[in-house]
Amino acid sequence: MAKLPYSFYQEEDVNQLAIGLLGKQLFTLVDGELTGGTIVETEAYKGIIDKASHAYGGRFTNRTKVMYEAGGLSYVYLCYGIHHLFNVVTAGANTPHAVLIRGVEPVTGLKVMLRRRNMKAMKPNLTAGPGALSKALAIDKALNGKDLWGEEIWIEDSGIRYKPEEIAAVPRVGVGYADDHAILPWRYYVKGNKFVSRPNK
DNA sequence: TTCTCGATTGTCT
DNA sequence: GACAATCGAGAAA
Repeated sequence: MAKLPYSFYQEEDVNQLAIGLLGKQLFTLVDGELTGGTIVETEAYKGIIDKASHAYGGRFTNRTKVMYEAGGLSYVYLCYGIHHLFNVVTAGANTPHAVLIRGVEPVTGLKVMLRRRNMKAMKPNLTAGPGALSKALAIDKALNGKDLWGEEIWIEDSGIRYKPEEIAAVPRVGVGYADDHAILPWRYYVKGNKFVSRPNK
């Protein structure tokens, strides 16, 4: 298996890349323990025009600056003081697009993930949901801004290719009714996969 | 410096 | 189904 190259992340169409990441393998090597899984759910955050994005309106701060880097970096941040959320920075420099990884299917290091999650048996919610998968893979702020072809966290091409009819594209909710982007489906997941955080919505 | 609230999840009713 | 947990970024002063 090969790590995805720098060029993979330079895609300017963040929605295309969100789809392209489905079926790829996300790995982390933390404390000498290797864990990883297949990405089955993503959500695109379209930089300055996405009201939900931290970079909305061109906001540039200490936290969001990593999104303005050229694609291929990780963007990790803490939500609700408890959950770490993992994003893939995409597109060229000065375009703060990112893809939130919302769900993975466990493949490697299952026992380690169970321990980190304080669970005894495999259940879909082990890695379903952005906060849950981050904990299972030991992703926290220490991994913010890392290259995604490095030695601590990386994404490989597993060779899995989903057909268009196997991927569900769901419009976001709660965006302004007058906004053209409200009708665009920015959340993608593999149909029928148990490790998708929210089957509907 | 202070105050508010979020790209969520787990637990209790 | 409802709600509490928990902390740092961002905005206001």
